Amino acid sequence: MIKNSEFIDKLRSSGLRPTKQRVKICEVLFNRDKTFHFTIHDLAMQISKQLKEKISLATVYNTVHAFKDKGYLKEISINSDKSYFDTNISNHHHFFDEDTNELIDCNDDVIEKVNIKKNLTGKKINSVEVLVKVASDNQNQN
Amino acid sequence: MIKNSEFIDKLRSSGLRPTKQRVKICEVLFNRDKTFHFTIHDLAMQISKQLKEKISLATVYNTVHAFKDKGYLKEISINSDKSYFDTNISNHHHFFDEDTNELIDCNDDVIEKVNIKKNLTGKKINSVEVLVKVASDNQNQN
DNA sequence: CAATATATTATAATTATTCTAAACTGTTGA
DNA sequence: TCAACAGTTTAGAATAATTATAATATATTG
Repeated sequence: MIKNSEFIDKLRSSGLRPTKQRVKICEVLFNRDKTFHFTIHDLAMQISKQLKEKISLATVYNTVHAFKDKGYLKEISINSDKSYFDTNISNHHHFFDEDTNELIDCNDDVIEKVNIKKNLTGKKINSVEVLVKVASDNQNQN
Repeated sequence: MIKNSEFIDKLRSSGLRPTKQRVKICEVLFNRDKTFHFTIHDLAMQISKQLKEKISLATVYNTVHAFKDKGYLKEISINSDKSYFDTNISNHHHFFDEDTNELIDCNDDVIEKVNIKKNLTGKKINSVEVLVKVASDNQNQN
């Protein structure tokens, strides 16, 4: 059980005042054993399941984006109509199950470090992400 | 200069009748020296630049998706509000320039083959894509 | 060329996301 | 205590990408 003070620190360091809505969002995001992969829609659903009143979507978007900008959440690149986020902010890669639209972390023993041997001049590398798309073996591929 | 018959073959093998709109889309897509990275919006712009009449967006979407399903185009995963496509359908990876929103192919000498050492049970790997996000060196990162 | 099947198109519908403006809250300081 | 202010929340409007619809037009087949 993570303490509220930790959430308040996260909020303040992201430039946000710790309001009750935002603390609730933190609970749903960070009070977990395992990595949480989610879309804004998923997150809003979980919040409204746990809460009597609804938190406005605008607040959810704003808070998630502040955390992303601060680096407390990672945004994952997937061909999709939606944005996916990940509470695991360490350097890691993903499987994407096209049958279920589920995102699964790759452990270190699955993919070795990807070595970028050349970069574009004058640019710095912000991220290197590997996405492995999988689907049922007995099914037509995408 | 690629012949029209080639476009017609591509269309037919994708299950599409070769209408003049679709042949025009093929010209813009495939009559090129270099790989073409584009969004539907980019493509529609180029078509209307080259053509007196406008081709309906619905036709552009339908045709591009038929080519994607057939494997004549690749869809690229980028965090974005838009879908990006690539006329280079070989196995390769990408840089994404966050300053310009431009997609650049990685040559083989930039990234070595990514080895996936374990897969999820009962699933087959459909694709392995590396996306390297870069930005100006003297700029705050995403 | 006629009959049929399929395409094209403009427009409406849908969905994710962002914007906006009004109402609300919490804090500060007289 | 309470007035003033800065920052928040919220519902709903606005935007943008994409998909669906249904009437009209075109391609194909015999």
